Amino acid sequence: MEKEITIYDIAKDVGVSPTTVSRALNHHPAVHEKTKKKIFDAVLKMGYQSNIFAANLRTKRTNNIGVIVPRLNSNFQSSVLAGMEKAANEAGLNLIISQSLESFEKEKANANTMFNSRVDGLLVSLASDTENIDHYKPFLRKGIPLLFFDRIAEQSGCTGIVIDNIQAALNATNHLIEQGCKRIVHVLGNIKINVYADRLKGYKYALLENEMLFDPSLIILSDLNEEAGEEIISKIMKLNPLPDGLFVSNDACAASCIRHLKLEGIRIPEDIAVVGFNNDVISRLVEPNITTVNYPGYEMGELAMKNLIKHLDKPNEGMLENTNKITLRSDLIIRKSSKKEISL
Amino acid sequence: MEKEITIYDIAKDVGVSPTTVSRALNHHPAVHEKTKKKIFDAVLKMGYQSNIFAANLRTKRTNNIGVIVPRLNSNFQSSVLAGMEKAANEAGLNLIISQSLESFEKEKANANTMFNSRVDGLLVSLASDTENIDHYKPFLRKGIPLLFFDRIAEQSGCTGIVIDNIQAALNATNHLIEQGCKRIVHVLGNIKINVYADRLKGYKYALLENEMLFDPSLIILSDLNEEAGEEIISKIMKLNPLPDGLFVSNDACAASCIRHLKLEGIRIPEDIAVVGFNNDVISRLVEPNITTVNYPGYEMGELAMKNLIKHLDKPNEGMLENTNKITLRSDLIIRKSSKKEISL
DNA sequence: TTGTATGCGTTATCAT
DNA sequence: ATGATAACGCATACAA
Repeated sequence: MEKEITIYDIAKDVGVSPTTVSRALNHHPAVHEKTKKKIFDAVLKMGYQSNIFAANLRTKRTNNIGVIVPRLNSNFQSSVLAGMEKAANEAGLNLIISQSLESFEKEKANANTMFNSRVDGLLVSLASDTENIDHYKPFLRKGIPLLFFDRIAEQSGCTGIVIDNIQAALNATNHLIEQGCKRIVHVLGNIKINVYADRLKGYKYALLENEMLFDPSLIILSDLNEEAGEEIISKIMKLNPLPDGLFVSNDACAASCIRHLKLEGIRIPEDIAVVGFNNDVISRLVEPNITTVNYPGYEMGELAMKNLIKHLDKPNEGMLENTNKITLRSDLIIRKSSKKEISL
Repeated sequence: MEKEITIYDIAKDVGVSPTTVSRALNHHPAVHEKTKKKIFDAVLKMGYQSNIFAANLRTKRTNNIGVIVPRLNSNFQSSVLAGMEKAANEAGLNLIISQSLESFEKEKANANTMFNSRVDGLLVSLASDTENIDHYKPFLRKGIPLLFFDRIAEQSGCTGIVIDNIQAALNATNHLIEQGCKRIVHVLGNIKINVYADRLKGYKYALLENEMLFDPSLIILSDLNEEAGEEIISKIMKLNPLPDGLFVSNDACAASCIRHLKLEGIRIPEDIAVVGFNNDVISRLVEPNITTVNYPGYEMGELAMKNLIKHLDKPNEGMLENTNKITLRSDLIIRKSSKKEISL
């Protein structure tokens, strides 16, 4: 290992003190332009690379932001990450990313790693398995900004960024009702997650508003992946009478459902109108195109990061007193899969 | 800011020297079990958190691995990242991820950031825009392991992990020929990228093998997104005679093509047989299911990371002498979109 | 098995 | 506008 060039070497070369070099490198205003230039010339000439280890040791900051997501290889999550990366990059921050794989234990381990890595802030979307958020207490205690997104801890006193899942599901269900649907099946994921719990609420509210009865047999739990359609449809085909509407909490799964409905000879939307969720690419590519809820992942990531950054310079404060929830706009995008009244 | 607990505090509390505490914490064998236990008790009692800044400063390691990808929100790339995260996590390493957004300039900036952040190793998939890899020279000079994946720098002397794109495209094209296709259109991305250049080669080789002439008018350049189908199909419809085979370098785009072919009244696979690439979820959800090349992203990520880790403990060495290329197996998955001989 | 002394490269404080 | 000096908290060479 060759000897590293330090600010001492630069200082000696230029004929100033290390302090001045440090200041110049950090663009401190109180350094004469001339000396600054000389210093930067020497930096280039000598191939100096700042040692962030030492800098971190002094400043107690890493410029790293931690992100914990359930899965990296999810359409929605990777859009969120893309948005976060953009905002972080613009602010000169790095992103340290890890996935919980929906496991509470892994999430805890990841949170610990993040803490020990001394991230300056942490963004989290909870695992479906997660029962409490005690593992984030060290962050709160140390005043490290912590922000939840999408899958948030509702009554934790921590800020969360979400879309209004209740309203979105309400709109989706109302839309189906407007199309004349009388029996609407709702397919959703693990109800421990706020996202799905809220959508179920929205579904129920819509029924209420329209004076329709809630029928528990029309609720189907699923892991919502692209293979789940087969099982879901086999359940649906056993319902009597058959439903005439289907609201699936995820586009890939909705696409899979449509596929299997077709295999059963069911026409979409004539026999069963379908609404998905996410506005994934897939909703625009299957036949018929799927009516869906636009879930602004990229924007959510960007906003979450920008919000976190705001709190980065307030040490010891964290977000504790900032108990609010930030809700993003989402819209129902109506496409062919749900439009019964074609003649209208 | 409260005073941090250091190994000095622990040492004082237990009645040993800081050195012993340091050794105990690092599970140095030469520490008596009893003292070790006392030390760990004190650690718990006093709420000690190791200061990695100081540790890094001494060891000159961050335990951070940098990853630069063209886009985070891509199906394939996020699978790769998932695989990398798993392998890194198991090895106690963090992942710092950034995206180049296909821009050379951004990639350079990201590489610089990674270098200044002192990542212990770097994994890169090149931007389509990238013209040279001089911006990685600092890594090579310092002996920081550098590994390319998927989109690699062919003649750089750096190790790359890829699938055999030539062979995959050869197989795909041969399959179409076996189905009786005589005029096969190939849709591909920026030819500066090894991935697409190689696939074009494979396509040509297949024609050669079958004594068919290469017709440049059957090659369509595209950015391969899910909206590209419209333009591609409008080009195809102008060809005379119409082609009877279509090999698209990406499933989302293939799906979009199928959609627009159908709108034109073309039957798949009877009139035109279609093969995609990637084995994305979408290939299993559109009608007909798309024949495609399974592109093992997760495995690629895992393998790339494991390979990098191997080189982490060989300072000053890098991967310079290790000029080989690691090629992953990929298979053609035959589905309905390409099977002309249904009666067989 | 344990301890002493020192350096890692920077930034912050205080002084000039 | 610049400089001297002292931390920051740990790991390691060397000593015992």
